[in-house]
Amino acid sequence: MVRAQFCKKTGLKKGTWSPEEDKKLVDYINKYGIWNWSEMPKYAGLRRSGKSCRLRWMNHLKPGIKRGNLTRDEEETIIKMHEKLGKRWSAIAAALPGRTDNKIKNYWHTHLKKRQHKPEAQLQARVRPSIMNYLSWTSCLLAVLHHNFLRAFPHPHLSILFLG
DNA sequence: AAGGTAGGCAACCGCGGTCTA
DNA sequence: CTAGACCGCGGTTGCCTACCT
Repeated sequence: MVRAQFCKKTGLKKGTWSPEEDKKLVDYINKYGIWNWSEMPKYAGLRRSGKSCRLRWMNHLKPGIKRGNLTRDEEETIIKMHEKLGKRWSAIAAALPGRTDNKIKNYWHTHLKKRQHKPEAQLQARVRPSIMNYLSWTSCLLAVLHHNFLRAFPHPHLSILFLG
């Protein structure tokens, strides 16, 4: 099956983004900022949906997006957080600066899924955060911050600040 | 060299939450 | 309070490419 290049209803373009489209979107956002994803493509001269533009920006064009493979550390963080949070990719991505939820999701499905032994983790998908989920999320985030802080400032006395 | 296949990843889709008039 | 618009998230699809036969 071939993915349609244009939506018949709306006439909007679909599929892979060209370098020209990327440039138009980046130039527009650099100039005017993000104000309304639905309206922006029209003014930026793009025949794309707002959703498509947002996705492209968030996953590829936004400054600070890291390219290339995930490091060992990042991989471990994903595994740990997935154990705690399940498939809350955006929450996991928040702990990995420069990595997007889409990237992490893809990475999980292609590399890490095989290693998973706990099927109950899958049951957490789409579950709204309860108090316990929230507490476990914050404790996990603190653990990641702690880890990164100690790597940046490897002084024995500083670690005391984090130990309760 | 050519065709088949599987893995990796970009992008789309639909749903639910939030905001605003 | 309610309805519609917008946004963000997770699931899924399909293209591309490297590898195998």
